[in-house]
Amino acid sequence: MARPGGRSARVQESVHAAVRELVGEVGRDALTVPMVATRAGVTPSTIYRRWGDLQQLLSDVAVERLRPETGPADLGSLRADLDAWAEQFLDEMASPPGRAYIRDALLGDPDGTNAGQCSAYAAEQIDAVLARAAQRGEPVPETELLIDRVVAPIMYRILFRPGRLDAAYARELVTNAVYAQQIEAGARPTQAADPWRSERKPDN
Amino acid sequence: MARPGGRSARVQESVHAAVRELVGEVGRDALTVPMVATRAGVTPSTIYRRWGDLQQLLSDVAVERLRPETGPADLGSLRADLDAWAEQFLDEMASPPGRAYIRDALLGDPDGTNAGQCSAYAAEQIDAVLARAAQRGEPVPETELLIDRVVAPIMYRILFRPGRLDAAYARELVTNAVYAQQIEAGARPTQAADPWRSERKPDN
DNA sequence: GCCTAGAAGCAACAAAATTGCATTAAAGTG
DNA sequence: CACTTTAATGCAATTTTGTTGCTTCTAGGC
Repeated sequence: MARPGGRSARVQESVHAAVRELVGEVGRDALTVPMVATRAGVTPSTIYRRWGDLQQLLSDVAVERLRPETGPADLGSLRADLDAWAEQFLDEMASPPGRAYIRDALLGDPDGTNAGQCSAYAAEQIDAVLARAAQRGEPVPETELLIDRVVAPIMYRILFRPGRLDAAYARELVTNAVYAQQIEAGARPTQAADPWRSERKPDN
Repeated sequence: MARPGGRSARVQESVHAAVRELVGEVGRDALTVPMVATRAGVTPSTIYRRWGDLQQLLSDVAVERLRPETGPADLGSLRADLDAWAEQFLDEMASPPGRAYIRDALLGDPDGTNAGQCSAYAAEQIDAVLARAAQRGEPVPETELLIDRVVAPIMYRILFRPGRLDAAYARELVTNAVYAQQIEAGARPTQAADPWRSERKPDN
């Protein structure tokens, strides 16, 4: 956007607000561009020119809502921080509105920019947790490992499998990722007895 | 579909064929329902009534093309079979047409049926590999573990991260999953030295 | 305080989606 | 095998959405 201030900004905010309101009122499926335009006090052509179509507009709104509002909590240890973060992540993403936002973000995203942004949000949060743990002197796994082992399975299930997901599953994934990291560090952990066995089937 | 034979079946096949042809000729973005209807020798209202809109029609076609045409190859060992399957899976899914089909399948899928079908295809293939290995007497990991460790990371990267993916990454994921399974079986493997360390960043 | 150019408004137009009604042809029934 | 039933399609009129050329407005640069 070459002109981020003033009227353009007001229009953008007004349109986004209209989308959020109308999604709540009439539902996503009944949403149309003219409807959004009317509510936002804007002509439809403005929306078509700026966003292209409804999907890209929804994608825009979705990415904004998927941005984490706060940094991950500091609970004093890597394991506790990761557990808490993963649980919250799963909670938010697996909730009906979360699922809808994820779908919308992927949907109207020809070049993958918005999807990449979502991934970046998760990576930033994980990085923050890991950086804190490193500063405490704890051995830390790589961000990529956590994305592959924790984020990816959660997102895969949300997108491709109908079943429910609960906090226990998130903790399990974290356990396995941390376990892997401990092996990498050379110490076979003794506390967690056989975390592998319990990678569970979805409930459906 | 309460009436799967005769004319309905012909219309469905004709419409699917029209979509496949036209996607190749004019590209997915230029595709419209009336265009498909004309090519298929059908009135647009038929398509609207049966599929709802273009997205759901594309989703239908995409799922059909994502169905594996052949069972996984038998190369004589679990590891070889999994490697080969994962490489092929990644290849097909990460290719431009594969990515397009995945997106389409997810896109026009209000209730998640089509996405679930995609997941089921992968699970079936993995099950076949595992069943064969079990019959050979090899210790086998659970299907769920392989989905979380191999399928999910691949799909996550395809959907959310722009970078390239290559066969080596697929093998790495298999290595880690099998390694996990070996630990579960009680034998700390000696061959694979530290597979964890190499979980790599995408190229982008 | 002027220019300039990107962004929005407006209106006419083109294309698409929706819908009621008539028609066709699978599938069920005796 | 005729007959009935009814889902599915065809057709056409209508509504709604999407597109485009042109004008007007206004934020940002001088």
